[in-house]
Amino acid sequence: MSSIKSKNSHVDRMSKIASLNEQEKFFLGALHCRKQYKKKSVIDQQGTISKSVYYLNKGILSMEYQHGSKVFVRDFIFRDSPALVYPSFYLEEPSRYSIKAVTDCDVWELTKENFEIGKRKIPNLEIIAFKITNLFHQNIEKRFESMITKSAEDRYLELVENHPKIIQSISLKMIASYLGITDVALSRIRSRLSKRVAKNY
Amino acid sequence: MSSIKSKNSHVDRMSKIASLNEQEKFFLGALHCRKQYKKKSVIDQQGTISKSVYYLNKGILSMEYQHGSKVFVRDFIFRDSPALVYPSFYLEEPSRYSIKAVTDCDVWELTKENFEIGKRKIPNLEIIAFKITNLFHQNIEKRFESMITKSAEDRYLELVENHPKIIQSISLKMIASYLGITDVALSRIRSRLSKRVAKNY
DNA sequence: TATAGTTCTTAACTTAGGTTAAGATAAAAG
DNA sequence: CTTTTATCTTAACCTAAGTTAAGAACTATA
Repeated sequence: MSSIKSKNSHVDRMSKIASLNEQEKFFLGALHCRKQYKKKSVIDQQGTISKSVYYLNKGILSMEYQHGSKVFVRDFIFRDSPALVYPSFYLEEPSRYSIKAVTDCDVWELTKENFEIGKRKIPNLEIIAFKITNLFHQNIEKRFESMITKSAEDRYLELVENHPKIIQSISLKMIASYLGITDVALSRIRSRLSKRVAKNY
Repeated sequence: MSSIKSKNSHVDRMSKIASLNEQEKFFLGALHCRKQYKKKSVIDQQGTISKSVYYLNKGILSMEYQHGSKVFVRDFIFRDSPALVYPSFYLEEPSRYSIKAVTDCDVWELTKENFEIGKRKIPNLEIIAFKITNLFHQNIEKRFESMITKSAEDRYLELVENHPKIIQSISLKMIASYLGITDVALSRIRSRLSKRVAKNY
């Protein structure tokens, strides 16, 4: 029984947003299917219509957009978080960004068709979707705010504080892209910081 | 009759998003009330719960956030556009930003109570709200994208191209803040651009 | 195992933009 | 009408970050 629970942690998480009864939980769990993605694989392609939402069980995902020949990291998604190409998934219009696996990933996938089936059977599912949507909006709002109010160094420190393990699993180049600077600039920031720490000893 | 139509252009605009019948249009129009705001007045205060949405009939609004002692312009809202403090209005949580009148403004206000009444009588109102919400998200997504992919000069040119009249009605300082740079830097960009134009003659 | 491709660091140079300050208009307030 | 305040420009100086390049360390693959 406990193994089923741990297997369906995404359902429990959703139920915390807007409570579901046991039947609904079971039904929602059955609508999801588990998928594995190898590092660097593209899960959702920019410019296409997003057909699924994901719940990240293990690993790290990235949201990226291509602009000419350059690729920019719009955000990282860490474990136990939903990955949604918004608003492409809802409006069925081409998405502004891709979703890629930064590390090997393990996700729960909910297709658009299953989402529609779920909505008919589980009234609270719409509320859950709406709240997740709002979280996404708050996320980019915060990101935009820190972009114009903080220096690259402060943004880096903020990121490392929130996700200390990031340095082990994400390349410097991708972190730099996330911060809106070049890899050279981030390397400089890192050495500047370590020198500053060394001074205090 | 035509005067009524022009008076209710906001209702017609909404009906274009998800069509409403004449009865619904009339009802929706009656739920709005017209308001005038003097230049520099604060319509919605950062940190409070947003109680209304607005439709801007005339003038220019700004979305701003205060960060310590500094104020940052998050966006401008031009005529014939909705102004929504999202997600504060829906979730009834403190808002991340204020809405202010950059010039004298003329708006249609729809209070939260009237919005709830409207939802019960006009099924499509929820769809309209959802689509407007999505437009808001796309807007910040674009803004974020141009922030990390373009230079301040390109962002300035982009803004002026989309809103040529902006220079007459919005102060250099506010435009600079919108672009994420100082007023001195924008003044420099302007003189650089005018010298470049002069060279071509 | 050797070779080629990444990843990261460091240095040198350049440029955009921040900071401060001073002067010129223009607008608001007395 | 005068004084004060806000707006804008320009200059001087400084720093953060872009660009290019070269070398080290690690990975992947033939």
